Amino acid sequence: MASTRPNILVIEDDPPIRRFLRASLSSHDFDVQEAPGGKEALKLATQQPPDLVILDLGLPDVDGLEVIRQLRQWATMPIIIVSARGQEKDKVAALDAGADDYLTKPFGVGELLARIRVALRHAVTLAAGRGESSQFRVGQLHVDLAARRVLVAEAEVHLTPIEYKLLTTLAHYAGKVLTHRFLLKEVWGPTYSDQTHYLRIFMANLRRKIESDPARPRYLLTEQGVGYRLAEE
Amino acid sequence: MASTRPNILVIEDDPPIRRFLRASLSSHDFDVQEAPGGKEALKLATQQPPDLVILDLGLPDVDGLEVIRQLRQWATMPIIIVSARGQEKDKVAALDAGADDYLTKPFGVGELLARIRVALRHAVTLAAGRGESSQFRVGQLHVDLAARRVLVAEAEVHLTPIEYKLLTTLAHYAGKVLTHRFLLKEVWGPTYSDQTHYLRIFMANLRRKIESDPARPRYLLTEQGVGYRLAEE
DNA sequence: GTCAATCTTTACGGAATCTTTACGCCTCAC
DNA sequence: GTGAGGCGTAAAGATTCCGTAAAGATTGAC
Repeated sequence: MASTRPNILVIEDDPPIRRFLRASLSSHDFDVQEAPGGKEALKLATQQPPDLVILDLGLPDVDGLEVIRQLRQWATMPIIIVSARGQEKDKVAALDAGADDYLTKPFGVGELLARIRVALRHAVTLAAGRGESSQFRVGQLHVDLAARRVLVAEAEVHLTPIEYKLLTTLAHYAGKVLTHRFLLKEVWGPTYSDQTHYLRIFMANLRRKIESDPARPRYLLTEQGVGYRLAEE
Repeated sequence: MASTRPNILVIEDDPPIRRFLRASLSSHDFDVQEAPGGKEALKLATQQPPDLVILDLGLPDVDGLEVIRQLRQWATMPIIIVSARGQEKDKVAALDAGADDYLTKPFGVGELLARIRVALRHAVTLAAGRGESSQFRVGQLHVDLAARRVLVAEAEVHLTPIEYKLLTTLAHYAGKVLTHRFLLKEVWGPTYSDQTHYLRIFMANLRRKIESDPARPRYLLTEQGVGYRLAEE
């Protein structure tokens, strides 16, 4: 699909293994970015989002699971874990945090490449629709998913966790109407599906913080009897 | 997204393992279908396509790789391989044939479940990406079913829930005449089958919003004594 | 243990929508 | 011609849905 070579970000602190991965990937038609630690990796990923991430869980600076969660705040590209720890609970934790695959060292290059092909196969099909980015903009409203910040007219606005989740869920489907039920499931969890008054209250809170005239909203729009919608350009 | 429990097809010839998988999956909110061989499996899969397939490569009747290829001829649901053979070339062959994951026996149930969750996660995202070309057009009228929006001459028109349901029902059968009874059942529910005056009122409302000359409708056409019809190109 | 921030619960006025009622027009059979 | 049935339109009444405020409960930080 992509006319250029797929770009892979390798997050690995051990220099020999990093070199080895770079060599293996480069010779199989991939572009490679490298990061020795989680901090650099997250920065790199926002600056130039890769098509796939290979992540060693045993990083010196940040917990590997935390790197997964940070990336998943805004990105959907495949994440393949490469780890010395082969305990089942480690695998389950990583996969549930948002990783797509988990290889235990030592592993063969052939298998890694095959699993990369599988992951990219998935990614191509779904990336076709949405050109994802770590930012969302509409009018004066600016949501930075990677930094977890919300700006209105260049001024930062503080949101509570639920307010933030609600706004980002709407932003993820910007322009589309999301039903009450769906929003409640997504933000509060499946057991809250019929607590529609929660939505009314938190939408009011969000509007007070984001809209210049909360009574006549420009971004957070109501679809009576159905749900809510975030305006897009 | 799916309101019912995900359905998993287990293809495994060894009865104890099959029983074990059934028990593990059933107790974790999955519906399970079983097949002891490739032939039955392929037949079952066409009759009642599962949401995910767990496949043992060492089947007595058909080669496991062949089962993958057969399924991939028409289906895209995730396939997770479960095999006693852990050779790298086996894994690569299966993954490249179209499998999505490969576990080597013995494996933990926790890991299998986690990898199932990953695979289903992908499947949901994929489905969401595909279903975005759901639009209807005729003349100046444009209905965007995904965003739940209606445009007339590029300008958005606000519709109430019932108006919208009525319009989309007509659009779904564009060009065909729908009887009063059918529309009432579809939009209001089966108990309203003889409230034909509702239809007159809401058709008038719709025309006022959509037609440039409501008295001489171009899109929402009346079929005297029968019902209504939405014009198509 | 206290305090601050957030989430949950309760209550109510107003707006949007649906339902009901009413009336005029047209067509067609007799 | 005329009266009945089907249709379109208007407007008032009833109901549901939404926005807002504020008090109570919970959580986490120090």
